[in-house]
Amino acid sequence: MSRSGPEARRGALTLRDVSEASGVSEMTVSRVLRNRGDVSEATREKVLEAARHLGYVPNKIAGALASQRVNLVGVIIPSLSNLVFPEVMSGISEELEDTGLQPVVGVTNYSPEREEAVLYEMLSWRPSGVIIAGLEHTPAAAAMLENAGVPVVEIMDVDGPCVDSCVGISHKRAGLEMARAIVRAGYRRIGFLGTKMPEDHRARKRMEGFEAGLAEAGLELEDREFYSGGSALKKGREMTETMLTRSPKLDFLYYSNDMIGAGGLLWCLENGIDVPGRMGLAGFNGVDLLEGLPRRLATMDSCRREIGRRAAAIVAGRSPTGLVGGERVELTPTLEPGDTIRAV
Amino acid sequence: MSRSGPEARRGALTLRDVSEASGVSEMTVSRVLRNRGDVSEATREKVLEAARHLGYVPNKIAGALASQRVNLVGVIIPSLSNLVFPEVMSGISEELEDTGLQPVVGVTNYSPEREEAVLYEMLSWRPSGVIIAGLEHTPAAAAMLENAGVPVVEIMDVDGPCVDSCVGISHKRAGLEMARAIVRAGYRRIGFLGTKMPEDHRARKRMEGFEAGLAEAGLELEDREFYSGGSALKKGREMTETMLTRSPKLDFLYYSNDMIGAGGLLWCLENGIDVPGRMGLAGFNGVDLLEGLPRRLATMDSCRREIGRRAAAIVAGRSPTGLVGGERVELTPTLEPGDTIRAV
DNA sequence: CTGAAAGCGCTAACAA
DNA sequence: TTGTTAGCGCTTTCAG
Repeated sequence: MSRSGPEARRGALTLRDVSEASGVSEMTVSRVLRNRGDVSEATREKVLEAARHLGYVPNKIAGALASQRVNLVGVIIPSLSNLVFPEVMSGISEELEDTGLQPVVGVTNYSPEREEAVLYEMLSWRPSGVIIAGLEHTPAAAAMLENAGVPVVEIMDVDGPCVDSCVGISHKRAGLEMARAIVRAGYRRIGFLGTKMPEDHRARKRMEGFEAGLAEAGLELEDREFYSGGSALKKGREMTETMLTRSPKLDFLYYSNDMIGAGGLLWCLENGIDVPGRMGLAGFNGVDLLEGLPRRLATMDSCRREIGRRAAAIVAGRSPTGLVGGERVELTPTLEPGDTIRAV
Repeated sequence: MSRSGPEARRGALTLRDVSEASGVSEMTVSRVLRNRGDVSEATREKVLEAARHLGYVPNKIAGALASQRVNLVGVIIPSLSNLVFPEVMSGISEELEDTGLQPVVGVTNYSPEREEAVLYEMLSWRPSGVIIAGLEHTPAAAAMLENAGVPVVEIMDVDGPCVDSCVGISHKRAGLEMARAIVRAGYRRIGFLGTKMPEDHRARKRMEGFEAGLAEAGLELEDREFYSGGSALKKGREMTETMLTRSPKLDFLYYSNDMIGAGGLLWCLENGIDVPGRMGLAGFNGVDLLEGLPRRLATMDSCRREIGRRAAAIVAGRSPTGLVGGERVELTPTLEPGDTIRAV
C-alpha cells in the first residue's frame, strides 16, 4: 500500500531516472544493465548502485520494441491438470534455463478455437519461438504458425505433417506395439476404455494403432467405453465395472491413460479378479503415480520430459542435430509390462 | 518452412502494411482493429478484409508501449506438478475470461531466489496485476511487490501480513481444526508425515496449528517423518511403513497432503490394518483423486479454485467488496471426514 | 468520421 | 569508454 520511498511517483522508473541519479548517460546506463559493451568499473558501480537504490526494474516492453528481440517462448498446451503437460513444461524449463529464454504458457482446454485465440495472443507478443502440442490446428492457426517467422515446434505427436519442426512419439505405433504385446501374451478378448474428447487426437491415434495391432492377429476390439470429466481414477473404476458387467468374457482392458487404468486396476483387485491371469490391464503415459499402486500397471512411457527438452533445444537453436528448423524427432516409448500383463 | 504468400518478407507485418493495402490511414486501421472510436462500416470492412487477407497480427509490444497498458496478469506459483496449483490457475482463468486480461504463469520450484527472479522478470513486462502464492518473500521481492504500482494479491495463505491484498485460508487453523476433530474422535497417539521442504510454509503452518490443537488436549505428536521428491503415492506408503514399524502404538496418521495420505491408506489396507478403527488417517487438500480410492481419505478442502477466482476478481477490479486493494479474504476450508476417521 | 504529429522507454548505430 | 541521434510500431491527442 505504502508506495513510499523514491518510487512514490506516477508511473514506473525509467532509465532516465537512473541516468539522472547516477550522472551517467542513459545509453551507458542501458549498457551496464544489460552487460553489453565495455563500461568502466567505476561507472558500472555508480549505475548499479543508483539502480538498486531506486528499485529500478527495466521496461522490457520498450526494450523489446527497440531491439526487436523478445526472450519469450510461447508454449501452447491443452491442459495443466493432465499431469502430462506439467512434465513437458519441466523439460522445457530445464532446457531453457541458461539460454535467457523464458517459457510462457497458454492453455487451450483441448479446444481448437481456444488454441487459435491463444496462439494469436502469443504471436502478438512476438516471441522467439513457439512450442505447441499436437499437429492438428484450425486453418487459421496453421497459417499463423506457418508465417510466424520464428521456430515452431509441434510436440507430443509425429503422426502427420508438421509446419516446421516436431518432437514426439508415434501414438499409432504406441497403440500398435501395445496390441502386439498383448496378443503375444495370449490375450484375445479385448476392451478399450478412453476419453470421450473428440479433440484428443493422440488418444484417438493410439486406439487406431491398437486396433491395427489387433487386426494383425485377426482380432477386433470387443467393447469400448468412453468418459469425460470428473475424477479419472473414479471414472476408471466405474467404466471398468460397466464394461465387465456388459462383457464379462473380456480378458484384457486397454486404457487410454494411466489414471483410468489405475482406477480399473483398483477395481479389479477389490473384486477379486485375478490380474494378470484372468484379466490383463494396460494404460498409457508411465506416470509416477503408478509406482505407489498395489500392483504395477503395464504402461508405455510417453517421453514427456524428453519431448520438452528436445523441443526447447530446437527453439533455442541448440538442437544436437545442428539443424535450424525443419526437424522431425521421433522418440521411442518403452513398453513397461509391469505386473498386469502375463509373462509370455 | 514455406514463408510464402504476401507475408514473405523480413519482419512481421505492420499497421502500415494494412494501411497501404486498404488505402486507409494507419490511425483508422488501428481504431478498427481495436474497436475503438467511430468508424464507418465501409471503412471497417475494407480494413478488416485487408488485415485478414495479409494475415496481420498486431504487435502488442508496440501497442503496450504506446498505450501504457498491458493486458497481462502475472501469476507466480511454486510448482505445476503439485496438482493444487493448476486448480488455482483454472479459477484464475475462469474469472479473467471476459475481462480482456490474460494470466501469465511463472514457476518458482519453492525457491525464494527463483521467486525473486521470476517476479523481476514479470514486472519488467509491466503487467496489470500480480498474483503470487504465499506471504513469505525475500526482502527484495517484497520491495518489488510493494512498489509494483499495480494490484498485488498474495494467495493460498492468510496467516501473516500481506503487501496489498490476500486471499486464502488459514493453514494454522486448518491444522488446528483437524487436530480437534481427531482428538474428538478419540485418537490419542498421533504421528505426522509431510514434506521435507523448509520452504513449504503452508505445510509448516498446518503442522504448527495441528500441534497446537493436540496441545489443547494435552497431547503431543509422537512421531514425525518427512520426505522429498519421488512419487508421492509411493513415498506415502514407504513413510507409513517406516513410521508404523518404528512407532507401532500410533493410532492416527496426519499427512501433509492427500497424495501421501492416499499412499498411506493403500498401505494400511493392504496390511490388514483396521481403518478407521485401529488406525485413523487424514490428509489435506481435498483432491478429486481421493474419490477413486477404496476408501475416502479424511481431508480438508483447500478452496483452491475459489482462491483463484477471488484473487483474479481483485486484480480485475471486480471484487464483490468493491474495494480497490488492501483486501483480506479468508476462506473457510471444510473438513471432510470421509471413511478414515471414526465417527464420534 | 478521419488524419497528422508526437512520443511511449528503450537500444542500434554511429560519432566522439 | 562514453554520448548522440534515430527510430522500433503503435496509440494518444488534437485538428480537420
